[in-house]
Amino acid sequence: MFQLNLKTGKPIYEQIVDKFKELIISGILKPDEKIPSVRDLAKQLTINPNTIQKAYRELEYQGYIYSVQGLGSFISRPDQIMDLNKVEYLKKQIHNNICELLYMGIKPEEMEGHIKNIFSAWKGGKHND
Amino acid sequence: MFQLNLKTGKPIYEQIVDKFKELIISGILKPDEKIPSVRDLAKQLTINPNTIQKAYRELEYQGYIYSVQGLGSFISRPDQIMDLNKVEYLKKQIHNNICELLYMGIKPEEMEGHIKNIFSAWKGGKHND
DNA sequence: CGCAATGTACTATAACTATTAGTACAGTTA
DNA sequence: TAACTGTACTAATAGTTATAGTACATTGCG
Repeated sequence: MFQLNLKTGKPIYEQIVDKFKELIISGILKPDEKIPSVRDLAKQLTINPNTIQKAYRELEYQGYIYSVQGLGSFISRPDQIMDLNKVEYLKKQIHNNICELLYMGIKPEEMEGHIKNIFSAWKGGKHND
Repeated sequence: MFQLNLKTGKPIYEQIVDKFKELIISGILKPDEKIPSVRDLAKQLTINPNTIQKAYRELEYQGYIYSVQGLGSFISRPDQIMDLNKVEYLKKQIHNNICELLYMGIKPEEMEGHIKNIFSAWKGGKHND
């Protein structure tokens, strides 16, 4: 399903959370789609099932997936994720990152071009399938 | 100088690094300006000097400050920070955060408005003093 | 029903990290 | 010299991460 980088120092379960978030946000994984069972993914990545469980618990807490005993874990609908604190946090992150690049000397025109690309990629993405 | 949040789970030294980066990027701290000594800031924040030292070491490694034995630590010039890997990393972060907000249902127009504000705040900021 | 697959919860252990504490040394300024 | 600065260690404690193992409840299927 994806690769892990064990050298980065970043906890494995966080890497798994991030990878799933990317797959969900990019529209590759769609609402109500089933994701691998805790034991399957652990076998696939040759890591401990508890680590996957921790990642899935975090994803469920953040609203990205939901789990049903005996059935499995599934992608949530986008409106389950919405959270005002999170919106503010993400906006601040965007602000900080853009300002950091500008401070480092990136030209504002280059920055604006990059952002335009993000929006146009979004509009042409897998969300509207 | 600033406040710490000891409950957040985020390491103290990382919070200090982030705060300084904010102050530097926003133009509040200017190149060659002196920042508090390791011992002073530790006293001020009532934490251990080693924690400050770790933060300063990280800031120096990232190119935000430079330290001189016997003299103190000072803000670097912006061109000391530039690093291609870092630029790519920040661009990816911006991409991920924007896509996450769009996926959550934020209207693209609202998002574009928010980003416009970032740019205009930058142009009117303390960098051109 | 019986069985296998699923998620979930818990304990225990080892390795690593973060923080504090203390000491020591080297360079700079007055 | 004295007082300040950064820097480099060691040690101890607390918390986090990852692995290992066990157990239980729910679901779907033959």
